[in-house]
Amino acid sequence: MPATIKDVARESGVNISTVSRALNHGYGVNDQTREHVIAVAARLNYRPNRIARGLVTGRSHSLGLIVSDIRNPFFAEVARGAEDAARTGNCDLVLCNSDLDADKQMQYVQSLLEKRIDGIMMNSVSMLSREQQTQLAGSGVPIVLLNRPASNHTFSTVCADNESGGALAARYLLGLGHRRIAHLTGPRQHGNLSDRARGFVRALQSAENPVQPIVLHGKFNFDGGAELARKLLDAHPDVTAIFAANDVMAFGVVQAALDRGLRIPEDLSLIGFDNIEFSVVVHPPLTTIHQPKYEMGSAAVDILLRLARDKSKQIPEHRRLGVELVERQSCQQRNSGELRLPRGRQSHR
Amino acid sequence: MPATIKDVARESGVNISTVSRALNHGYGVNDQTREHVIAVAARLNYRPNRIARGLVTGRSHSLGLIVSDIRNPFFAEVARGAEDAARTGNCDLVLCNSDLDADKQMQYVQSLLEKRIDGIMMNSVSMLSREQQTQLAGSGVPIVLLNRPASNHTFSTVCADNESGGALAARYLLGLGHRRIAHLTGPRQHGNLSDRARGFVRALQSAENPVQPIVLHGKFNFDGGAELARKLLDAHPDVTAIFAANDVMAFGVVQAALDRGLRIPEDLSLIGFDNIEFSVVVHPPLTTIHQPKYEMGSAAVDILLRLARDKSKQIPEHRRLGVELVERQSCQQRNSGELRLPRGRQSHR
DNA sequence: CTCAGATTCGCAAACGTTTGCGACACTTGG
DNA sequence: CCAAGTGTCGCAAACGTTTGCGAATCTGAG
Repeated sequence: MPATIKDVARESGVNISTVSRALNHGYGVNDQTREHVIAVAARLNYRPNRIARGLVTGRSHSLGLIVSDIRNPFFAEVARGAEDAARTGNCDLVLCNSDLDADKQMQYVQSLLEKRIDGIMMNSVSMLSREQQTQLAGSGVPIVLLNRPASNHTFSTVCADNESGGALAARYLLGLGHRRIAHLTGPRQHGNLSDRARGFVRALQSAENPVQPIVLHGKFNFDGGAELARKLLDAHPDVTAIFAANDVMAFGVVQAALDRGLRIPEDLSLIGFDNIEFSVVVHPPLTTIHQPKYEMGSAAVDILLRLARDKSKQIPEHRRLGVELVERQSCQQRNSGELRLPRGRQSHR
Repeated sequence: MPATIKDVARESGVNISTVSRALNHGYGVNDQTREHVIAVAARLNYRPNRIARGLVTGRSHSLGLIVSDIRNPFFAEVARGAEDAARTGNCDLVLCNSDLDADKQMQYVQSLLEKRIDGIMMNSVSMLSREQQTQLAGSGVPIVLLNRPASNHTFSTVCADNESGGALAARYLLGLGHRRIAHLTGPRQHGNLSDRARGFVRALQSAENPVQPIVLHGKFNFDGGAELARKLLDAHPDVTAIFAANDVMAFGVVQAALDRGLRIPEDLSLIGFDNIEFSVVVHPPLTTIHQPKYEMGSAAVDILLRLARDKSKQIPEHRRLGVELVERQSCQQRNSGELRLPRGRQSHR
C-alpha cells in the first residue's frame, strides 16, 4: 500500500539505485536530480521500508531490553534512559519482561536474535545455566548486563558504585553523630546488596572512632524491611539510625517504626538506597542514596551502539556509575545521643 | 554468521522451499523428510531470519506502544499487560515515550510505520493537529487509543468505565453515612476526569437523600491535590469525605490533612482513583477505585492482533473495562456525622 | 580536437525468506 | 493398462532495499 522506492524511481524518471543514493548519503548523485528525487519522495509520502533495508545492511536498528518487570519503578527508569538514548542513536527499543525466569529469558533472547536485533540489555543472568550462558556468549550479538558488577565475563556491564554508596551512607550517619547504627539488607548472595553492606561496614570501621554496626539479613522487599526492623528494635532498642539496603525496605522500616510509636527522624534516623520516585512523596521524605537508574539505561545503550558500530573489536566494556546522597527529612542530628547511652555499650564491638 | 535456510537445504539435500514448508506449517512435505529437515535445522542451530520473513509476508510481528512516560506507574502496568498479551500472540513490543509531545509522537509513528509495525497503541492523540490525525488514520496501520472514551473516530479505543467508577465512590461514601462530601479533580477539559466527576455527582444527586458535593478543579498531580485540599478545608471545614480524581492527588490530600493535624480516616475519609501500586504502601493505605491498567494493555493488544489478522474488515472496536472499589483504610463510618451538622446545611443545594 | 579523469547514473546481484505453479512419481479406480 | 487424482518436491518470482561495477557523459587541460 505505501509508496515504494520503485514508485519514486518511476515517478522521478531515474533508477531505484539513484533514488536510494539520493535519499541516503547523497554521494555520487547530481545536486539537481537529488533535489528532484527528494521532492518526488516527499510528494509521494515515501517512507523507506526499514525491514527491507535491514535485510541487506544486516542491522535492524533496534535494541532489546530484558528486565524482570517493567512495573518495578527501578526498571521503568532504566528503560526510560535506554529508550531516550536509543532514540538519539536512531534505534528503537523492544521491551521484554522475564520475571527472572531463566527459560523465559532465553526465549526472549532467541526471539530477539531471530529479529537480528543489534544488541541486548538484560538485568540478570545469574540464574542461567552454564550452558545457556555460553550459548548467549556465542550468539554473536553484543550483550550488556544491567546492575551487575564487572566480572571476567564476555559480557559488558553497567553498574552503580554500590560500595561507595554504602560508604556515603555510613559517613553521613557518623557525621550526624550516630553511634548505634544498624544495617538491614537482603540475602548474603546478592552481589549489589553485599557491596553496599561492605562499603557501609568498612566506612564505619575505619572512622576515627570506629563503629561496629548491627547487620541483619532478610528479604529485600517491603515486608522484609518491616520484619527486620521489628526484630532489630526488639533486640536493640537503643539503635538511633538504620541504613536500609533499598528504599522499599526503608518503607517497611517506616511502617514498623510507626507501629511502635517511634517517630522518624526524631526517634530514629533512616536512610535508604535507590532513590525511587516515591521516596520523595512518602512521609517523611526519605533520605537515600541516589542510584543513577536513568544513566544506567543510557550508558547500556551507548555501549551497545558502539559495539554495533564496529563489529571488529568486540571487547566488552564495564562502566561503574557514581551514586550520590540525597538529603531529605528522615535523618536527624544526634547531638545528645552519645551522652544518653552508657559508656560500656558504646565500646561494644 | 548464523545458519541460513540455504545451509539447512544444502545439508539436508532438499530445496529451500521444502525446508521452509517443513519448518513452518509442514503441509505438503513427507513426514520422513520433514523430520530429517527439522533434525538438520536443530543440528545447525538454525534460526529463521524474521526480518527476511517479514519482507515477504508483510507482517513484522511487532506492535508499537507509545506512552507519555513509562516511569508513570500507570503506563508501566499497561505496558506489562500489553507485553504479556503480545508475547502470547507471538509478537514483541517496541516501547516509545512521547512526553505528550505531538511532534515526538508523530516521529515515533513514522518510525514505527517504517518498520512496518503490525499495530500501534498510544495513550493520547488529543494534542495532535487535525492534519496529523487524518495522516494517522490514513496510514493503514491499526491504531488503538488507550484511556480514551469511545468516539466516532476511525481509531479503536480501550477505556475504563470512569463514570461508574465515580458512582462507585459516591455510593460507598453515602453508605458510610457521609453527607458533606467534596470532589477534587483536574481541569474540566480532561475527558476521563470529568467522566468520573459526572458519575460521582449524579450518584450523589440521585440518592434517596440527595447530596450536592463540593467540586473543585485544579491540577491533577500531587501538588494540585494538596493545594485543592487546603483550599477546600479553608472554605468548608465541615467536609467529612473527599473523593480525589486520582491516587496521586489523594496523596496530596493526605499531605495537606497531615499539615493541619487532621487524621485520616478518623477526621476525614478519603477515596482515590486508579489504585496505583503505592496506594497500598502509603499511610494510611488508600481506599480507591481500581482501574484495570493491566487489562487495558492486554485488551489493546487483543484488538490489534484481531485487526492485523484479517486485513479486510478494519472496523474499529471500542472496549470499556469495568472498575472496582478496593477497600483499605482511608475511609471510615460516619454514624454521628449527620447529627452534628445543623439541619439547614444539609438541605443546602 | 583529443584524451584522461571525474562525475553521474543504470544494471544486476544480493540479503533470507515465502509461495504459486508446474514437474514428476505414485496410487487408485475403472 | 490407462486416465485421473494425489502426494511430494523443485523452480523461480517476489518482497524492498543497498551497493559494487561498469557504461555513459561531462569537464578541462594540452
